[in-house]
Amino acid sequence: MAHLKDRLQDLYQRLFSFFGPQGWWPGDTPFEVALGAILTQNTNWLNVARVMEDLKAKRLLDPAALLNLPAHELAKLFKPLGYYNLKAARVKNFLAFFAQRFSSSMQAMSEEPLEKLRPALLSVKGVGPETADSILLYALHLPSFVIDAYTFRVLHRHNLAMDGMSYEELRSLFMDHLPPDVSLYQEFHALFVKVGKEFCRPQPRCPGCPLEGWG
DNA sequence: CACCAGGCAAGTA
DNA sequence: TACTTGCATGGT
Repeated sequence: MAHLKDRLQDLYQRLFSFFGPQGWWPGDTPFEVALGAILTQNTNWLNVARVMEDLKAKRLLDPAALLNLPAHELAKLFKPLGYYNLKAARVKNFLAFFAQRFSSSMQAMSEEPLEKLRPALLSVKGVGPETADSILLYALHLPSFVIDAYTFRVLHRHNLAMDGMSYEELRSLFMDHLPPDVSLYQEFHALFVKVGKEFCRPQPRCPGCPLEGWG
């Protein structure tokens, strides 16, 4: 059995060879990417994209504009996402934090060191580990590996993770064995989502999967 | 009709 | 500490 470092590299190579570069998480600005990270919690990305378009058309895709909007108005705009009351509150929490600590500047936020910024994000009610890491990695381009439901499923199905491992343990599994390379982290996570969506489905059986019989 | 979707926090024992 | 439950609409 090869060392974990080699297995992770092999896994990445396989996925990258099969699917190619993902160039993932579109969003015209870092702020949009951060907002999308909250809106997509347990929600299909297509619905998020639609809501983002709606916000853009209404000239509301802006920290101040969203913060000034009453919570119930925000909830109405978020209706297609599900959990709309919850998400309106969570977005407000993030926006208040963002304004207070960083004057609503993503640039200012990205200048904070990762070891301080991650706990700060996690202290915002409604921002958990996956959302925090998504903001850090995709909006701020800081090397924080994202673990999501797809990653979790692929890791377990291919015996790279033992049952009961926590989010933090899985994140460390990658960060302790890979160089802190933002592009690598982004592509790797995007490839987990890709293979998870297309082959490694919740209901087993993954015909044609590039990882068939791997691990 | 059943199940799934880039989670998180509060409550329970 | 480790489960369980509420949140909720839209796609397949």
